[in-house]
Amino acid sequence: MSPPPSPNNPPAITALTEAEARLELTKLAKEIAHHDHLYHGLDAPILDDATYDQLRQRHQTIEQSFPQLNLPDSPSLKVGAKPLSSFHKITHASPMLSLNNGFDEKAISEFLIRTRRFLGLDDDAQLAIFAEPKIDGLSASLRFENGQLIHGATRGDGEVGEDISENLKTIADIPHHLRGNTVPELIEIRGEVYMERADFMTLNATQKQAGDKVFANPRNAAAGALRQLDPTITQKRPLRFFAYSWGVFSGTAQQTLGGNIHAARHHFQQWGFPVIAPARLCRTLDEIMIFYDEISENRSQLAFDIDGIVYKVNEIDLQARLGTLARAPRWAIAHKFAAQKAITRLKRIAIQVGRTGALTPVAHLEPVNVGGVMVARASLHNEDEIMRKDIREGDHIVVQRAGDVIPQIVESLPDKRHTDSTEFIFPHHCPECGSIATRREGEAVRRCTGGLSCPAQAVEGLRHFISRNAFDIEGLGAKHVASFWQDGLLREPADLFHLHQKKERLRQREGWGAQSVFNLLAAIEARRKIDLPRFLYALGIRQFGLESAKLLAHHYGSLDNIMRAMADACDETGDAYATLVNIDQIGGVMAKDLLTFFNNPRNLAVIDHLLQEVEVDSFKTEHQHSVITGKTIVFTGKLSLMSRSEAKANAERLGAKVAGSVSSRTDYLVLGQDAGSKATKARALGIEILSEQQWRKLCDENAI
DNA sequence: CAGCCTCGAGTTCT
DNA sequence: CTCGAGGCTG
Repeated sequence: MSPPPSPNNPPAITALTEAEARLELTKLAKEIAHHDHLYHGLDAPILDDATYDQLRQRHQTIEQSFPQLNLPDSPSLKVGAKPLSSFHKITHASPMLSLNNGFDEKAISEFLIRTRRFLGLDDDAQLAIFAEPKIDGLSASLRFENGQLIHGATRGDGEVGEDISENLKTIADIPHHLRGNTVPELIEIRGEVYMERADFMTLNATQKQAGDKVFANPRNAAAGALRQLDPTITQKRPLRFFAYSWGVFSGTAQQTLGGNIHAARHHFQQWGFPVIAPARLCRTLDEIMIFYDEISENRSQLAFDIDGIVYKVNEIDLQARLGTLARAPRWAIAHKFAAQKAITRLKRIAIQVGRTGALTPVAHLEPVNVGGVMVARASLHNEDEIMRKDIREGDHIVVQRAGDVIPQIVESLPDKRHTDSTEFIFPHHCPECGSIATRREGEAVRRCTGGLSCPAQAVEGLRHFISRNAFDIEGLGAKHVASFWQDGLLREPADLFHLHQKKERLRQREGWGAQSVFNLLAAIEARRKIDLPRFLYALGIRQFGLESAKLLAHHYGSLDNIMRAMADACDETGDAYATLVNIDQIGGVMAKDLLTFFNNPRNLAVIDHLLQEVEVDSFKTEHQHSVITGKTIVFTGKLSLMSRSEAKANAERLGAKVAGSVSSRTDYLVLGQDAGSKATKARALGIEILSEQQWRKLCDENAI
């Protein structure tokens, strides 16, 4: 059914003249900015999400129909002006990890070998592996206390998700009370929200008839349904749920879950959850591969989309021994199916210049649909990649989306090539500033040597400066930074803090209303005080991301200390170099890049100008005074009582320095299992050696 | 010196 | 998300 005509129904876009389109775009942009402000700044939105989305959609459609009207303040350029939803945040009691991926039998075989070795088993020892399909949906975590559903959350970044309890409660597969007589006091159920293919088709047919948005695939449809602020809409969408894992729980793994995945699934079912079928307990690589082949052959007969098979070590106590890495557990791997591919023509290869001067070739493609999304560009990474794959302008190429997200070029199809086709010649000069672009020995990237004189590097540097982990200034997108730079409004970071003197000039710019100027200046003013790690990160020193910036902040405490220490030789000879290299996680390459940065007068001027505008907080280290304050400690071997990072954090909290290698300046060596050369060296140097237990005792005695 | 791990720096599209 | 590089371990 098409909507009845009414004054609210805007004219068809095809009927618009260019002038009308320009007028409406400007009007819509203003309106959207206004609602963004109400929502964001005042936390008082007057539009519901659907209406707001309609505004943005109309804007986008017109923009696409009139690409020549490239208005600078387009809301489509603003990143996250308004969040997609206004759900509350929920911190997961235990993080929701992702999985390592493998694409072939070899990767799976290596996973099994790695796992057995870690557990000290023979390579041919049996190891129970639980295999089940990986549903292409969205993961969710459900917290139950005394059997009652307390809340449910999205995965988010793995640490913090969004509270979508009300939406999850509309899903029939999710019980509000756990059933049966084995219900624990506390458990977080982890599982996948998805839509069956048949339901998805029906939904899309209905949407199309009603003139509503048609979804690209079941996953997107499920995502859209979960994001609804109004649960009655979610309720009308045919969502399903499978339980496949857990977060925190009370009692032991044996009592609560039965000690292994196979048993845990029985508990899930008793409590009222569906679990994924087919699934199988396998004991060897052969059994695993048989299961994989069966599933991939019959993939189309399953009611839902899957993107691979997940293999997990079945026994929970083995999982605990294997532990987790930063992002994924050691005890599981996802065996992914080959990604969807498409063929299209590569129109041309453009060269982009990044913040560090890196010249990155980007393929501009005839837009092509890959797994439901139109792809027009793909990175070619570097010069060697183009050579290796023999990719030329005008070629027909195969494109896929890696991990179903980032487009990448798989191969070129030279058979379809014209006879006059020539190899792509990678430029040896920067396309932006003309400087020579060189490659360091052994490195894959070619870099522009123009430094801050190169407009591209200068602009990218400024973008980095205002990015989320740096000064985090909203309301200034990439295009704006470039045009401000062009017009001389913004040449170096300190200029941001002069913008308030140029309010009139800003307001005269096309697309900048009083409101957007006000918002921008407010965001800038809010950043006149900043913590040390962010400040260091914002400077964009090679090799120093947020993590390494934190290391420096921890070690030196204040910007003053850093600046003073860095006024030193840039090579291995100086004291500063020795101090830096002694910091755990900082090595020779990083130390040199840091010293080089702080000995460049141009960089020092940038910092000097900035410091006239902003105040950098010293780093608050809550050092306890203890017997190890000021001492240098080295850990070696595998620690069994706590993780390495935990041990390190503990030591630092007690005021000790943690170093990576043993030297005459080391005070204590803490010995874990299978320690090697460090212990020998420490004994030779007569350094005091502590067992892990002794170390733990020392920490406890000095505990806060 | 190889293998493992983490981080930084590059990327797309919604 | 992926790649490459840097750092640590043995």
